Amino acid sequence: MRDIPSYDPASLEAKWQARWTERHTNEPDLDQPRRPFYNLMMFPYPSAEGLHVGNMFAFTGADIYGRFKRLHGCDVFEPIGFDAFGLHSENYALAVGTHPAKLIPQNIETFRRQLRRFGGMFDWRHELSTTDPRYYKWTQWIFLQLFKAGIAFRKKAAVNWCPKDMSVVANEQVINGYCERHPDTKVEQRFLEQWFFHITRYAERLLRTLDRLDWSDSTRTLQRNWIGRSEGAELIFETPAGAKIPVFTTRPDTVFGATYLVLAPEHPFVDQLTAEEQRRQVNAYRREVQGKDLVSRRVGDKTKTGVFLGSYARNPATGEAIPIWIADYVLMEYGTGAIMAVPAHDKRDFEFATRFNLPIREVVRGGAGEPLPSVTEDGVLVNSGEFDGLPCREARRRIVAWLQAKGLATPQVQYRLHDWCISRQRYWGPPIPIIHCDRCGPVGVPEQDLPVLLPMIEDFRPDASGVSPLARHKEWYYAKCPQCGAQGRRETDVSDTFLDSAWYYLRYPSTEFDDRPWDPKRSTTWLPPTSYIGGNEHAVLHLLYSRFVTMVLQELGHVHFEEPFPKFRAHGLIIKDGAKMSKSRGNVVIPDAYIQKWGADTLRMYLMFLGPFQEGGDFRDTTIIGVRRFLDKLWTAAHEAVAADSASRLSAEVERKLHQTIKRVTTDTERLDYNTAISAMMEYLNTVRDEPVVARQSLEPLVVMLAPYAPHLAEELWSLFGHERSVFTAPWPAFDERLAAAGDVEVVVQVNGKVRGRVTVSRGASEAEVVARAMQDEAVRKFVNGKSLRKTIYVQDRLVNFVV
RNA sequence: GCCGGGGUGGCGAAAUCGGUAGACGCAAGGGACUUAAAAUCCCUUGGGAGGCAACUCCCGUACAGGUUCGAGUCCUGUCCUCGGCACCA
Repeated sequence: MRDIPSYDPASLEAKWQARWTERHTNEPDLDQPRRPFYNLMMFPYPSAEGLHVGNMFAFTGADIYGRFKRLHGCDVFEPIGFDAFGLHSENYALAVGTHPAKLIPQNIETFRRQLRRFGGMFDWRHELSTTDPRYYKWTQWIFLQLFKAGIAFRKKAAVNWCPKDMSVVANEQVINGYCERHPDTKVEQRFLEQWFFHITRYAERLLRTLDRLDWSDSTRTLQRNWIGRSEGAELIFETPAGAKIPVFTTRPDTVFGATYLVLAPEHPFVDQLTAEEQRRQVNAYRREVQGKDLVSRRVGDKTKTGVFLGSYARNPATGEAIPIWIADYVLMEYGTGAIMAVPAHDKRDFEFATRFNLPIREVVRGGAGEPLPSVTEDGVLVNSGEFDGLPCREARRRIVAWLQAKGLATPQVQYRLHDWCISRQRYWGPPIPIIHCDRCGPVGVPEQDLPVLLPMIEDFRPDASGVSPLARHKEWYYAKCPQCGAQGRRETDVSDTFLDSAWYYLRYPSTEFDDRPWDPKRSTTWLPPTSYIGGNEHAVLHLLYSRFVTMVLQELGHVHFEEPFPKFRAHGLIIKDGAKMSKSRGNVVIPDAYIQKWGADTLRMYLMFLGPFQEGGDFRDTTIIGVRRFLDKLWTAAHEAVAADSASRLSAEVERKLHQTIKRVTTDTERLDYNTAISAMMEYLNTVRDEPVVARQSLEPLVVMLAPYAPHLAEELWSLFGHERSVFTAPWPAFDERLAAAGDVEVVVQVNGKVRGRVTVSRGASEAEVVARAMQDEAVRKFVNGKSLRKTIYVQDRLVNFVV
């Protein structure tokens, strides 16, 4: 055997990456594509630590899919960009004492280098960064469209304030009362004027169209729960003075058991409902609650507190006067900010009633004497007048109808979803393009004046005032009112990063245009993205915000589709030593050293082989060697085949295995089952290598199938086989179902369901033939012998089972 | 508490429709090559029992039941685990 050069990924990968750039291999014709395929993956936040293997896992999985589609003849557009605004970047910049405007470009440069090096099929002509004025000009433009449409609005609201970030954070960024970004910092309650997007107006639509999307069920369920639709009724409780207190309940069937009312302490009715002799206590309690943060109020397992207002309201069902209380377990932001308490059938009301000695009346009886508070749904009503004996569901309908006739009830739907607070009192974000005028109020910056540039200020540190650092930049701060020309003040809040990322996918195909956010023709050709792959950690926020923004843009006539991501797949998470990778844990794995040691192709395949792509797994570098061995063996086999130059035909066995392998790799790759696709290719190579001579024809299709996974090696071997053009111009190998199924099969012979023998027959053999052959088997006869055959079960090409 | 996902060898995992459990890979053990090591190649490897042997038998997919000729897969209950939501009325 002649000398075979050794497989040297470092030089080979650099060579092919350079060629792809020179030859514009990864740059589809955006204007005249034959079969456009927009392969989108979630763009990274360019952290200072660089790309870690978790990112690379996600990008590789998405890249494989794009390359796979490319081999199927699609014009694949696979762009990449950077989500570089936001608290994360800014806090890091503060920590190291460098301006983010200096830091971010460095980080991006590192990411670019890493992204090229792992072999992503990116179209670098269309790279974008959210911090680029050419980009955020249009983020601001989108804000203005929403402002004009009345979907962006200002309101004073109790907001979550993180003392560490010194900024408002969204409800979504509060984890169990603590700041998402500072797990040891409690979030406080503050009342501030904020910009909100009216996403709740779209709750029903966001929920409804969810069913039509090609998304995994788990992702859809997360969104559905987040939107949190509850069906119920609004009931009216009247006071003797004539005040009508609306409450929302999902269990109107239990209204006969409502023995008191509870309002949120901030409820606007509290003042008028408070009796003189209770006023001092009530005010004291309200002050106490306000001092608390929004969060500790929401921790569910503490003892209940509350105060009696000294007044009563009439239960619309019983006509009884029931006491009105305030308590912080009732939240102003949900429902009407008031509840009817049914202590017999609600755990929280039960706790409260027990603590304050309020009456508990059972109105639903389930099975055998369940302890209170039972929340049974399948019981029947008791102590409920004419409705006694009715099952809950029916009672619910009838009671609502009965009260509705009296004007005391309305069927209603409530959502858990809150309006999206997009204001951030920070520096590192796109300024909200508004000028406040004493006469005209908040006025949008005229579109021709966009972008409102984020001024370069050295002192961008936030302070506790609740006002963005931008307010300190006086020349920037003062601006003329676009409407009346008077002296006005710029809005100093910047917008949430989730707004940047809500629309980035719209920009990619049109990055070269500065006079429009996206080009209509490009958009109709390429949008919405054909496939979107990303992390499930964004299943709720990013995907929901993006869907919302897209729906609004569609309504306003700016895009031609309603849903941004018709097909979405979530990948799993790469963990290290059983824990999520994080800087604080010190278990972040950077791919560079592994790429250097093993090659990008090996690392790509290892990441895809360590577990199911959609589940993720633990990064353990000891097993990388297995993938590298596979590539080494292929390298050697390919060189041997070329050296031997044998035109030998494939053996029947190799041919059959080849067609089986093509079939498996094709279906598995399409389903993102990359780990099993790789094992199929390994099996195939094992089969090929068992032959006395390795035929080149047996390897060519393997090289094409491998190309999405190990693109550099595939290119090299493809050219070794004498092809001049890129392997990505080759057609995906076809399989022949007949050949895949050719040959003999082993049929299992069972007696009473236990395997007792095997017979080899040609595929498709008749039942009679298989049974006859099976009956000749020694072991089988031993078990059947002397007993009467009650039944024979036959499964074509698989098994025969004798029941005796 | 509510809603999802999951529990299979020493390890990562496979197993279209209910039809040979453990493919593929790692690790481990044995052997070949080598002065030696690395690399490479070959063999063994779920547990147990029996046999000189080609082999044979029993057990085995978290646990307890059930349906079925046949269950990792379906049903009921229990335990554990991961993720999401959570005074949401």
